[in-house]
Amino acid sequence: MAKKYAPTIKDVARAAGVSVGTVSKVINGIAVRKESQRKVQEAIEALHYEVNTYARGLKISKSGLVALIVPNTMNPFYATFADHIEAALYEHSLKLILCCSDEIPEKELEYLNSAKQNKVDGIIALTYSDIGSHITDGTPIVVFDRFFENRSIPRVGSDNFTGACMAVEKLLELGCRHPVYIRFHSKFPGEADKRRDGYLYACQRHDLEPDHLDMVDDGTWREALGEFLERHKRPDGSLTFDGVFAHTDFHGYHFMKMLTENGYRVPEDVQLIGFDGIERFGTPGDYVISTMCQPVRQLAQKCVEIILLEDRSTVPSLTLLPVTYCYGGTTREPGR
Amino acid sequence: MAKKYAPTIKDVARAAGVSVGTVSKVINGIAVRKESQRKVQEAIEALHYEVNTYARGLKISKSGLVALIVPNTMNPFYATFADHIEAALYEHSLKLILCCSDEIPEKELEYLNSAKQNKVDGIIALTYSDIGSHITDGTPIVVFDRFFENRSIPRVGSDNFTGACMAVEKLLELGCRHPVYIRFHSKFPGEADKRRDGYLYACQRHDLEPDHLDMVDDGTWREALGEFLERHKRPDGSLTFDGVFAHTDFHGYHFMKMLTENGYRVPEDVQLIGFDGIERFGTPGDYVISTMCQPVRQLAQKCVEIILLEDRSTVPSLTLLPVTYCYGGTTREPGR
DNA sequence: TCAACAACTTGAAACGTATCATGTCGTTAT
DNA sequence: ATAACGACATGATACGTTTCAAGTTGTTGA
Repeated sequence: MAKKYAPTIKDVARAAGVSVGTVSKVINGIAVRKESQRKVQEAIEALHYEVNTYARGLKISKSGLVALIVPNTMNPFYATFADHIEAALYEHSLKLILCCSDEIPEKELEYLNSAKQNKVDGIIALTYSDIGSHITDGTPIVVFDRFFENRSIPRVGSDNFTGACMAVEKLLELGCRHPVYIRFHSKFPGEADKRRDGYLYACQRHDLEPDHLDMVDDGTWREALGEFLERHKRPDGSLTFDGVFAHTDFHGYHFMKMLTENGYRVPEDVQLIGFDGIERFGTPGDYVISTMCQPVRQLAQKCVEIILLEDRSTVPSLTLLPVTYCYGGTTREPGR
Repeated sequence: MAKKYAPTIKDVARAAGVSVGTVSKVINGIAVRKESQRKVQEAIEALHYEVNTYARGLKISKSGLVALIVPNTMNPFYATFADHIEAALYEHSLKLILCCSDEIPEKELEYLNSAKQNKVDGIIALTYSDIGSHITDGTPIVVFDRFFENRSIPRVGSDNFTGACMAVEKLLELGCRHPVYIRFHSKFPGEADKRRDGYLYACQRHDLEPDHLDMVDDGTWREALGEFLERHKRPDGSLTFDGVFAHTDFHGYHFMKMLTENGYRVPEDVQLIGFDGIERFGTPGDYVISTMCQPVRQLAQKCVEIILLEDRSTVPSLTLLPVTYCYGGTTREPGR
């Protein structure tokens, strides 16, 4: 137990009888003489040498770290995204610094700065404020599911517009005549706003009267949902709508609960499609409600891919991936 | 845009007309003359100076990083734990490196090593293999919800034994006469095994015949659950048990679903209490099933606290926090 | 045999910080 | 007036790498 200090590259060089430069080459996989290679390898083994990340970082100013800024990891969508980001980084021997901003702009900025200070090799941001203007140095950054004023920052997200259209058309295909839309109005404008555009477009295309609830992200959505339900009850108790496209699985689930608590059957009386693709307990394929599923894994991979791109001039400014309809019990499926 | 290189402590010293040592002192909050303090402060502002983490890390070999090794963040329990760890670290200006091991021992070890290589200030581990023997250097480590052979490694977890007792007694209190236990037999022995001991103890204490299913963690638990149900059906279709204590909310939820699909009503025919305290969509207080709720937040704080302890000799070897019963719809609550 | 050349090795010079022995200055006590 | 002392400033040094110009081999062809 005498070895208190970790061995350095010098110790290895001495033990192997070569120079530090040669050892450095072996470590970094640069060609050296077979003989030297072997001796160095042995010395490394014998001394249990491990490179000092800080000395290396000081020289090459790369850290092998990537920062991910998300609101939290309680929300299953963010948690899943974080998991896939981690997995994708692992493939490239990169480590993930997880930053939970709680949607607080000051915290988002703080994390951005400490990421820069930690000389991260990249930043993946899912923020609620526009931190785009604070990217001054050349740190690669990619924004997920949001967009900033500074349009030179690459964005990655799902094709919300098409997804919303698909949701409406799926409802129609499954026999709905009056699909409504439960919208969640985020504090920060983002890609997800396109879901409304998609709903409206689909309505127009199929000669439907658009009918949507605008919920505000301030904790009152539950009451708004209740009022919406009351407003759509006929005198005989039946509903004026028979299909729901929900802005997220979260809101969809709660509306479903409200419907069943009020005696309406889902999917018999009302069919419901959400958005996101939240899985129960994170179990693959076990969707909480029928949903337009975001390809979270592919989205995460895309983000990492863009961060890693050598030639920054070939970085696409916008990458949209398609969503897919997934059955989750709130729609009438033939054969189920 | 000529400033390509970040300013160093030397640049600041020159600009402020003092020595580098003085600047260093100002940065680290060591007393200097008021006048110098001001000048340095101004120079830092003017140059937008930020300390270089790597140069500092090289000197003091501290990183401000803490590694968390968990199987994944898809599972809401882990995701919640990770979130609280992150929050607790944030309070101490520490950053979190998130490592998802997928329960693969090799990956766990790999992450452990890269954590050491990154000179993390601490490691919080929720692993499936005993990595205890690989902690060679002095890196502070704490193990959550597991125990290793090397008993000198501090452990933090919930009081599973008492929690299980409480679950059984709650079921009895709510009118159950025959509570059974659905056990999930983990591949790796851990604190959670104490839940069975608690169940058995409670049975003994209340003169009940213990009756539990031993599920193996190999993907066959669903069938095992089905067989268990069949085995407990009386000729008239009623069940021989009227209460279930489930090893986790996950298994409890799926058993509940199986029960209702078979025409049994929960909680009218069978009451069910799980373990963990999984919240629907991560919404505080919205439990998926009635459950013995682990104090995840406090557990996370405890882990961070232990990591940060200066005097390693005062580190408690075992810290057990109490769980609390939380209503989640699968029990008969007076007044609900 | 020797020049030319490729292939590899070498060791010193950074990278940006914290630290510490030394130096400086102003204040107090005698 | 001088010694003694405290308070702070200074700048060289070390931390462990990578890199690069310069040096050392060994191999080839004539």
